[in-house]
Amino acid sequence: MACYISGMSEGNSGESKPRAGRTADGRRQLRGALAVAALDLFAAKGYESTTVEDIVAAVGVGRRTFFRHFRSKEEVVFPDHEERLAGVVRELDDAGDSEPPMTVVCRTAETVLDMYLADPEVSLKRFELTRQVPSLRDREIVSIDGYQRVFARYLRRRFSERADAKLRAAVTAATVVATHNHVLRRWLKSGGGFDARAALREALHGVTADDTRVSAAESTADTDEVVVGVVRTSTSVHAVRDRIEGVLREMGGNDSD
Amino acid sequence: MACYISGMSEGNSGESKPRAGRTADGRRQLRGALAVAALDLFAAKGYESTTVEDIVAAVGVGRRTFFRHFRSKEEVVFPDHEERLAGVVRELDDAGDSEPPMTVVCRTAETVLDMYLADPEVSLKRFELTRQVPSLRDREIVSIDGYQRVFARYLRRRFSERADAKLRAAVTAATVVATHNHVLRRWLKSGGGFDARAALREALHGVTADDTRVSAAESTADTDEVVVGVVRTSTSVHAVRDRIEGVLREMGGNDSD
DNA sequence: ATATTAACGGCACTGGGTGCCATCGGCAAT
DNA sequence: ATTGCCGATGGCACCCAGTGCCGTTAATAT
Repeated sequence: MACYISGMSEGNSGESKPRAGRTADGRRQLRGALAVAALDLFAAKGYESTTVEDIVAAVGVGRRTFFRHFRSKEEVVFPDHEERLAGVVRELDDAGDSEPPMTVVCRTAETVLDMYLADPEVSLKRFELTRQVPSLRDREIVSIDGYQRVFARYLRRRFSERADAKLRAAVTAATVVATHNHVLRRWLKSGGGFDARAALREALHGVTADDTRVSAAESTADTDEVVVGVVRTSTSVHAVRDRIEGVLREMGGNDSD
Repeated sequence: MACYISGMSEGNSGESKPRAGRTADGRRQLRGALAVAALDLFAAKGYESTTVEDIVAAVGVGRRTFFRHFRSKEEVVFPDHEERLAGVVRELDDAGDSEPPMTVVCRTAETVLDMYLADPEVSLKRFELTRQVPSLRDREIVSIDGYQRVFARYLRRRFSERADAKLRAAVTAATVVATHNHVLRRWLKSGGGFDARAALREALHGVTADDTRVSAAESTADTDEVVVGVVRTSTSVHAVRDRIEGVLREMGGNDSD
């Protein structure tokens, strides 16, 4: 009784659409088709004005099927968020404790950025949507918070020796995520017009210098060495930071772990 | 035809309820009654299982009236969020440029904390709800992001002279908000068992030391003074920070603005 | 006493999201 | 090729949040 090709109200694909079978691969294809049709309709007539009915009509499936592929209408805008977050968790779990925690987190932040950079068109589309639709904006804020929580959880474990581990972990995660978002937003606003990866790396370098410096100083806290610093106040903060890091590196070579 | 006192399915208030009139004061009372009834029902039978129908039945008003007082079912859990956010904006706008930006932001963060501390029972109820109900948790994340945005906007203005004003503002706002949340959550989890204000002040002092230090150093960047620091690496970071701040204060007294 | 106005009640309606069941297509076992 | 299993689908009924509309009511002004 069903008419799979009947309406075809949107002219996106005129060919057969032979029901795609019931295979797992067909399922992924259908999911993708739904996402594409949804984004097209959102761009054409707005998010709120587009009903799920419209989307499934464009693809030629039943309304119920949509909610078997996406838990909500909003989720179709962030189709792979769960997998991405799971990937970040995996990357953090796989990172051994040999690397400094900040290094791991900063690298993972670059991984997250790469996810956006991998498909600029989709990212830009999403950016436009999230800027205009309040509910989608909220959804993105929540998903970003998900990354921040994961980072904080990892750092809590790595900082567990310190007395203020939880606070430091929360603050550091917030710092890294805020930096990532700043670079990403700047990149999106510019229409993808610069090297976001390098920008993030540099920004993280500047922003997290305090944390690395403090943790490095504390890591040598049992040697009772004396550090003497002499700087002109006209010296740039970056130069001071670099010099301090150099000193700490030397100390590390002469002395401790 | 309506029966205002009829059902009284919940036994929260047995008295007359004389329709409360149509005055503005009566409106606020009704809003409060709806919020109380809603929180009671949420605690009794869960958030999802409680319909707006249930809430208005408990109070004895029409369903339509609920949505005249609250834009959504979720908003009844955070009834005064908009006013609070507006108050924060006002406090930031009213703060003159004479004070250092970090001082203003930290003080405002304490103001936000005070809002939670002002009514511990309600805050604890909300905390339980937001921990158990995903949609409410999301809502709270979004509202927290609202504070962060406001802080960042203020700091962007105050940092406008610096080259990396936007990034620094975003990171600092994220830091302050994360610290606030950490203290607040610890306070809520402990059931309100310690002086959250003092804890926040101390935590902010430790966390934002880097920023104040850096900004202080940059503010004297035109005097070309020489700063000499001598510390044992066994010295606690807090002691180092306090000492540095002392030195900077002395310099400020001898020299510049 | 009457007009005004702000709030309320009820009703119908939209639309997201879910539970249920019949059905169909692929796939393996026979 | 036949049979049976199973995952994916379609369609239906249903719940509920949220909105537009209109008539009504009560406090207030004149």
